[in-house]
Amino acid sequence: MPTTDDNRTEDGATGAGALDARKAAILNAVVTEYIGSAQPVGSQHVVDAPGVSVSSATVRSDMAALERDGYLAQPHTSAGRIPTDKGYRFFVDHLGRPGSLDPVGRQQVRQFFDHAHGEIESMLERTSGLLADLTDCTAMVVGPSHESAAIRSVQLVGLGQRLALLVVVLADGAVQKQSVELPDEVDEIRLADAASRLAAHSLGLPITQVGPLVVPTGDPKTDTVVAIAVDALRSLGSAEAVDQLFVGGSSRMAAAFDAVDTVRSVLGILEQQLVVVTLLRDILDTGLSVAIGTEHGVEPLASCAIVVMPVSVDGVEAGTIGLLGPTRMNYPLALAAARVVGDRLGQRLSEPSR
Amino acid sequence: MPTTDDNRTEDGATGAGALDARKAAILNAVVTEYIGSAQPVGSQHVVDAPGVSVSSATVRSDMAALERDGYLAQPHTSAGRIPTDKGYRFFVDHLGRPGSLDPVGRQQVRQFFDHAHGEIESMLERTSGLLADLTDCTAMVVGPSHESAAIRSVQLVGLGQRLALLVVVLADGAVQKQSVELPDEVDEIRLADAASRLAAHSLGLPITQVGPLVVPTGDPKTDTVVAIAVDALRSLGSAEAVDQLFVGGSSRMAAAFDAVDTVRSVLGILEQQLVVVTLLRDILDTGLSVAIGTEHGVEPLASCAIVVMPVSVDGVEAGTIGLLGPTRMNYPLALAAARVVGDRLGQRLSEPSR
DNA sequence: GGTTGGCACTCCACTCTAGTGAGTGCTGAC
DNA sequence: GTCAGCACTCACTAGAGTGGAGTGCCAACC
Repeated sequence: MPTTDDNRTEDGATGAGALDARKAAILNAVVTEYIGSAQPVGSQHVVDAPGVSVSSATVRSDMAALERDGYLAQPHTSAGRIPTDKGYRFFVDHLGRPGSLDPVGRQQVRQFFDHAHGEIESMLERTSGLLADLTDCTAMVVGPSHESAAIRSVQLVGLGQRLALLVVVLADGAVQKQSVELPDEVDEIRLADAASRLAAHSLGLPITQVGPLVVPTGDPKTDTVVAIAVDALRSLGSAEAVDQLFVGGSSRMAAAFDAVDTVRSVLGILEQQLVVVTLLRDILDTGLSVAIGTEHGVEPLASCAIVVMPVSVDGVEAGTIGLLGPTRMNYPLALAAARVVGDRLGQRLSEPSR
Repeated sequence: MPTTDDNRTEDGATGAGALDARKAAILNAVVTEYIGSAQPVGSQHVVDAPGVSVSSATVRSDMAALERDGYLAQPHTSAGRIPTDKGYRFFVDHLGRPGSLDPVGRQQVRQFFDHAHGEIESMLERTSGLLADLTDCTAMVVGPSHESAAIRSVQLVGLGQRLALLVVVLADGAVQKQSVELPDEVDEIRLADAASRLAAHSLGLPITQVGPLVVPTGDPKTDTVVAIAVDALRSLGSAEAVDQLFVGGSSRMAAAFDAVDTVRSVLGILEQQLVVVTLLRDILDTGLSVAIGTEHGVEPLASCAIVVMPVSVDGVEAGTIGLLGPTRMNYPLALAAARVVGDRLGQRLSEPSR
């Protein structure tokens, strides 16, 4: 750029994205204070920050440079500086010490997992509440995908004249069901017979890999039932097998913004399970753990940041944790909370005894 | 009250809660316009309303009387009138024609239920979205209670070394599960054996009425498994058997209020499943179908109104629909939508084929 | 007696005008 | 490169003035 006089301190110096030590300190101070106060930060507020032992005039000149380089912005002339998305990005990547939960929070987490009980779904639900409490953000928890879990049990339960329920238990403890309509009244014996044939065909396979069944057994009535049940089973695996999403603390979004419109559109996004799950997956796939502002493509969330953390059980990825807040969210805290809770959750899910 | 000169038009005249025909028309006009505009309504805006063929001066005098009687309020002197909770109440009870969905909405409902598919949970979830779309309110749908549904099937599926899953299928198609920890490794045969003893003990009973099992069969190992499983089964019935709640369109609350605080506290309530379910139940139990302002006891919802509608399947109550909006919500529309959707949902759930 | 037009009054919402203060950019000296 | 000093900018606030929507009251009317 021609406006930048002689880029004496910028990128080229010590490597890509590097910043003068003092400029980094100033940026750090601005971001930190802005996260706390949500007010534009002036040069005077920064002089006492560690690593910045210069006068406010010098700070001002550095801030001007930081603004030229896109790390800071001014809401208007003669106002303090606000971090840009790029500024937050630098903060997250190079500044902001690892961060850890405060003792109170750690205590909360410990207590939560010590007393955690119930089935996985309700635990994930409550986990989202815990995360929201810890971080004051909206928390999203995506449950483990059952795509690769093997079928442990298949059962057909008669419910009425011509209605039966297909109940499938997977190795990871998930239960899926699908009601099936039968062409004729079918007695329990035949139903059990069909179920055992179904089991022989599908037991041990992941639900997505159950193939169509062709070989008939002679009894046409049983064959029909089996055929219908196989179809139902396969439809379970193929269709909208969207991972389950739990959103906690969505009310915190209302506190984060004072523009009601923003709140509305953000909440609107949160209502769309598919969008949220895809979004979290996309962010993870790009290898990020934080997406700031417009870095993810979802336009209504432009003033938000998202922290994601995979949850792994015995080494394999089994879910995702997401934290949604304004771009001026407390990144170190959010990252620490996501990490701690993610780890503990992974441990918990891998314990045989729950 | 001494201020009321001679209560010539009030309650006493034609029965409890009755209002002069013209006053009723005026109240009607004020409520209707305020619902639309959210602005205080002046006397001039009312003179053209049907049933009010008098001058604005007369309207003013009537409005003053309505205010004395608590139906209207003024934000400040020299401002128009706003309905009070009592005013809304009168509107809902005596004014506001039955109301019906517009053709577009009716079409939407028809289409929705024609294409409705999938299991009950996902259908209820999507129903909440439909209701929110129709009414621009936040919709709450409480699924049928499984308290009285008889157990159709009980199964124990081994999951790991010492872990099994208890899977219970109820007559209404609901599936509940509970993982159980076993003291020892137990083979499939013994597990099946235990399950069949469990079935003999509980089949046909509602889950809440399964009693403790005492009679031993001689084989101590199987006995232990059965005992553990019975406990698990009973805990399923007793504990937090909270009806499932689906909330749709919570983002609409953000549009309804311009005070972010209100939005926040209302959303906070919506996050508490138990509170919401209890609230809806309480309102139904008092025989109301609309609760306005402080009529229900939940303080953070003081500026909200709730429309409730039971959903009955084959005559028995099987769920609840709730609509939450600001007190100035469109009551006729909300009531109509809740009724129509409730009816169709009830029908849908009673059809054997889904 | 209820209804009405007229009138004085109220008070919000808006505009305009300083005045204030936090903050900036620039400059010349060290 | 750093810094003190200085002029400048501009949001924010308070106060005054104004317009308008709306009211309450009253005397007159049917």
